[in-house]
Amino acid sequence: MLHVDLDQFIAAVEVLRHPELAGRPVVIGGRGDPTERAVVSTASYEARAFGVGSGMPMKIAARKLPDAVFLPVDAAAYEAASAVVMATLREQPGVVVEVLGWDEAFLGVVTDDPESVARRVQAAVLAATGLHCSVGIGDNKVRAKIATGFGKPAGSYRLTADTWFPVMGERPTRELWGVGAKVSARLAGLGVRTVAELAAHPEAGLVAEFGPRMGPWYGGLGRGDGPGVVDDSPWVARGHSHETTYQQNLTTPEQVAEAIRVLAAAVAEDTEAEERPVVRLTLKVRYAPFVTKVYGGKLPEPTRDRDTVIAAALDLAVHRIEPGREVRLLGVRAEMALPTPTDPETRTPVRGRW
DNA sequence: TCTGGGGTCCTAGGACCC
DNA sequence: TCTGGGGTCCTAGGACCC
Repeated sequence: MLHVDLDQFIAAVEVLRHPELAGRPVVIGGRGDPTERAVVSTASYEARAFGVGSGMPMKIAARKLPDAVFLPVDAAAYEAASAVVMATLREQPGVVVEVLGWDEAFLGVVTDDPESVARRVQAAVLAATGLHCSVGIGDNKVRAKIATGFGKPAGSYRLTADTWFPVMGERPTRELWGVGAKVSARLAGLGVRTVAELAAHPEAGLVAEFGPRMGPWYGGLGRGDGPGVVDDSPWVARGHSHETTYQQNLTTPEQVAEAIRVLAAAVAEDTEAEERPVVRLTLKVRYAPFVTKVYGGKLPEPTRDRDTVIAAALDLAVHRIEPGREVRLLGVRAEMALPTPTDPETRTPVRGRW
């Protein structure tokens, strides 16, 4: 299978419509104002060379690169570009396409020459959109996904069971897809630092540390194990959320209530579009840097009514948000009932964590 | 130095039931 | 005084990804 990943996707879309920015450091984030509370969504390769990257506060980016071009996030533009990319992938003969995000997809294809397929895909995407992509080739999703990193930019790389340990064995566990800073630190506590060490570690030890599901999963990651089937069944969202970081903290109950109304209405609009009832609501509140609380609750009964959703969110806010504290970020999330399967043979197309 | 917004899934622990 | 075992449901929190 193939993993296709667009190179510096958001920055590339911006350069396409602002050709004069080609070759310049471009940083996209928030409203495009580097003095505001916001973080970098994507930086162009020219900006990354100066240490600016995704997730970095815009203020820090501006300090490192005061002369960079700062642009606001334009989600609609990226969605439109993404739709053309995915349509182009689906046009390739004999492929099954599983979309992972705006700029990523797995392609299932039976072929003796995956490198040729990769070149065809890259040429087709470039012709249709003007965007470059990198391609990972692997015998499962984990290997294909990791392979893509070795193919960047605009190239391809193949990683299989035969080459897994020579290529990945001595690398830190942090480079595995699904192993972040926390898990790699906990693994180090077990004496596991490299991919090969993870592969060789007794499963019982991983289960004791990470639980009955995650333990075996991490052990498998060390060996490059992963699902071997690309699944193109339609995406079914579990829920929808909206959150906002306020440039000035909210200080009064009235300000909080108004913000909740805005966020809950946006969430209700999302769920209405899916025609599925809301079963659970969650409020996320950041009172100060690093102090984030989540308050949740099941609704008395599932509802599709937006006023009921808004009222429930306000109710949570009144009862749970700590009075007298400044609120820096608010989020409202609604979880929806899964659609009922109509055909017991085909089941509801629901894609989980594999 | 200052930390977005949109998602997914897993784990732990309490409440409750038989 | 010492106190089962198994199961489900629920909430809060954690971790990861793009």
